[in-house]
Amino acid sequence: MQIQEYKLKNQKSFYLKHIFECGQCFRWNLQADGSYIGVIKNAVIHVKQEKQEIFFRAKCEGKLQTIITDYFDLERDYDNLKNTLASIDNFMKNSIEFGEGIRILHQDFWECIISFIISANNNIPRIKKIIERISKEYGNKIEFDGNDYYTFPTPEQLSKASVENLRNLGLGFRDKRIFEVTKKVLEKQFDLEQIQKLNDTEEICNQLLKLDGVGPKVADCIMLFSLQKFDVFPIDVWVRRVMNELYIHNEKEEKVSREVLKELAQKKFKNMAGIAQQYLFYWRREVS
DNA sequence: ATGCAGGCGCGCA
DNA sequence: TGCGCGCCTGCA
Repeated sequence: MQIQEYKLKNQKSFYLKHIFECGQCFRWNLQADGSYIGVIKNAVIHVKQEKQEIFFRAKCEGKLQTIITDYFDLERDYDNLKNTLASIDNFMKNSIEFGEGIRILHQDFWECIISFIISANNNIPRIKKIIERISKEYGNKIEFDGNDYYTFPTPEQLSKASVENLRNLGLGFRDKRIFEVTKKVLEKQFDLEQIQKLNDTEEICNQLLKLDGVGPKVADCIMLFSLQKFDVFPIDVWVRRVMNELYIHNEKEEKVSREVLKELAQKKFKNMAGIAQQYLFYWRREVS
């Protein structure tokens, strides 16, 4: 592991606050100077942005540029994508203007599975704390610029945790779910490598739904944030709210079934429903 | 301080 | 098969 630096110039559709605070990730922490530090896989990364220049400094294995390009999905043409979405209607256009620097990160499949199981009936500060404690307890320590950071534990590492250990880390009723899923992954009843390679979103979804603690919302988040499946449409309370207000004209939030909402999203946003959801979600959460 | 937070699983019609 | 309720915990 060595220290590396990398710099992006004239990078459009990239704004750290939008990327890290739109609810897709839990391991990036804001620093006093506006920069962020995060742990991704085996790397600790410091990132600082000055307008369209982005400075990365990291302790990592392999080439930092490769890691950054993959993780921040830099090869995707967001300008094109945003133009297409913005032309659908003015709600989309406004949401995109509001969150113009959002990018969907390409995160680790396993870490996403565990993180979004933890997210059920939970809030972001608490989710972040739990993941931090899990990493500190079961992951590897990395020293970087005089501080200690911890990688997210592998299935092998996390399998050392008993249900009781997990409960003591503050997981609450999710302790058994994490325990069971870890066991399933370790025993290859759920084969991470194999399932990641599947192309069909529906097929992957059906596999994910077999995991304890994974329902439709969590499955969609996992596929969107770690497998780049942009055709999914995760529906949580905020998305339901914004869809009710904008597209259903149902201010009282009467229960519209998930199926109806998904169909509507599919019809409007096609294979970009996932990213459309992210702009709408971010806008609705920030303006209220 | 009671309700709620980015759901899920179970039990009951 | 579809719906309502309870659930760990921390925070306002």
